[in-house]
Amino acid sequence: MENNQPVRVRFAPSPTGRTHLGSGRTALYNYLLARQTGGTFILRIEDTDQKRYVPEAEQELVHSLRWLGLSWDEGPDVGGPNGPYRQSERKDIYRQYAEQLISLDRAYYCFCSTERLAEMRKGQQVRKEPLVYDGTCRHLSVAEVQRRVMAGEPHVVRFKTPRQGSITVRDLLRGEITVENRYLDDFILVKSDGLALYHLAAMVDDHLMGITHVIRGSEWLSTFPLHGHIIRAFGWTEPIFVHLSVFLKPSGKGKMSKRESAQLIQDGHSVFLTDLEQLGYIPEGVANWIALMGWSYDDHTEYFCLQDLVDKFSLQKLNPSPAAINFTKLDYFNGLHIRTLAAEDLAERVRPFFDAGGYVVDSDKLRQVAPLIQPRITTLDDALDMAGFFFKDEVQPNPAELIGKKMTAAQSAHAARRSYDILASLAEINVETAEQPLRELADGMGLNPGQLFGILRVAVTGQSVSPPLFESMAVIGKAKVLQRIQDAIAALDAMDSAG
RNA sequence: GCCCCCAUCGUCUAGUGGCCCAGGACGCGGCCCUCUCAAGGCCAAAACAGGGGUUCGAGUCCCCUUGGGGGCACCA
Repeated sequence: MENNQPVRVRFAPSPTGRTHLGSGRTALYNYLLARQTGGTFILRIEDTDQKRYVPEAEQELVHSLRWLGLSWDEGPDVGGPNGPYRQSERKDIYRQYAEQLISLDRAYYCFCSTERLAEMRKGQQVRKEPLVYDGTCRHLSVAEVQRRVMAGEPHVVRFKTPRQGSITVRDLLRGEITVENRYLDDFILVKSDGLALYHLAAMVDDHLMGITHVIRGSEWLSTFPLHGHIIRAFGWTEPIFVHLSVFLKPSGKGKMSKRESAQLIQDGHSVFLTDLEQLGYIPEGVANWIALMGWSYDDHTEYFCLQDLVDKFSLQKLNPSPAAINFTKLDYFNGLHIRTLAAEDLAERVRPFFDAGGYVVDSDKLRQVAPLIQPRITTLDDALDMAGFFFKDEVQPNPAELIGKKMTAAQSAHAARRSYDILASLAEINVETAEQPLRELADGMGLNPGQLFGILRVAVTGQSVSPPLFESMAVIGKAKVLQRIQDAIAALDAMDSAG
């Protein structure tokens, strides 16, 4: 809010795997800042590494971001004036800028083999030196370079990092970061296959696309000084850099490993956005949750819809320290947002889960059920356990559960019969018609309402935990309710005679 | 090993020298409500990593230690 200048920001993932919570948050923050300032949000695909390229990754990414509710103004799927938006399609652009750096004497050709490089590092390792390129190809004559390139010798282009002095770059959250140049490598800018590496490609694109704020993960902090060198070598104006904290595993000890990520889904959680969707988390809940991991709002508000976040987001309130993922808080936020949904909306969202569970659901009935389950579920998926019985023809109660608390099977059967007679006499069963007479019945029989209602609950819903009894009966309908009570009486009688 | 970053309740965090014997949220415990389960309401327990400075005064500034994280690739 304090920054009302329209920003140009970008989310620039590499399509190498599944879309993670951390990516979701980075994308979200970029989006929020763009929308808040009336700026531009660009999606750029950083696919310069063909070895790690996963074809489905970009689709999953786009799906997940859209699911979260984000939209972008420029990108590979929507186009825009700064395209192409896939780096693999911008190869010639990078080559051109690499050559410019060479002519500026800020980059050079390097012919060292990967074997020689590995050997070099081994030596540096034992001598406890920084693992940086030793500069062998730094001072090759123009003639020699030309000869070897012509001869078709494999080569890369390296940045000529100054050997003396230091560089100071500025991160919005951390302030100035100064590093001595001797610890910085002569990073490779262009690989031997002619494709640029991130360091060059991202800086060139950010410049060409007019990016004003680079909001990215803190894994880039260590190469940040190099990026500063590249930008300054070209004489470009520097965008504002914001490095977001990393997510730690729930224990707070370390980052989530692949194996641990896979393990998570066993208990209904995941760090992958598409998994969360399938698990029954809703985008409002997930967005609220990740927004608050590393960002806060001063008045202690924690409940935010996407538009609230757009209005209230602020770079200044970002927190640079790593944050442990807290799934119980996700459950809380998800439940919170489910409860604020309109009943019809909830019904619609829950429907695919019933479909997937093999239920045949009637739309009208589902709309009636929605408000009943709304305060009782934390994920959409929970609806099946809570309300599946509404959509079954028959219900199979556990016979033992049909017996009322501190009662015998015979007593329970008797109570069920008396209840049956009352309910059968009603024109229609609902809270208004049924509750009062059944309470009186319980009272007359010397039972707690809980004892009687418990028997009926298990009989009618087939489960000991359910939405409120009479509301449930109203949805199920008189005929089915009576049938189920009759079945329960039979089961109780059978238990009684069995001893 | 080398470089960089971070450090308040179990977790997410508020806190930018006095308003803090540290506030909120999740979770946990208790109570209320209640036909079950939830939801909701109320109450409680729970933290400034350690050591040095600076200052009249430090969670807040500086240094060291410790701990945690990231990076050290022809990955991003």
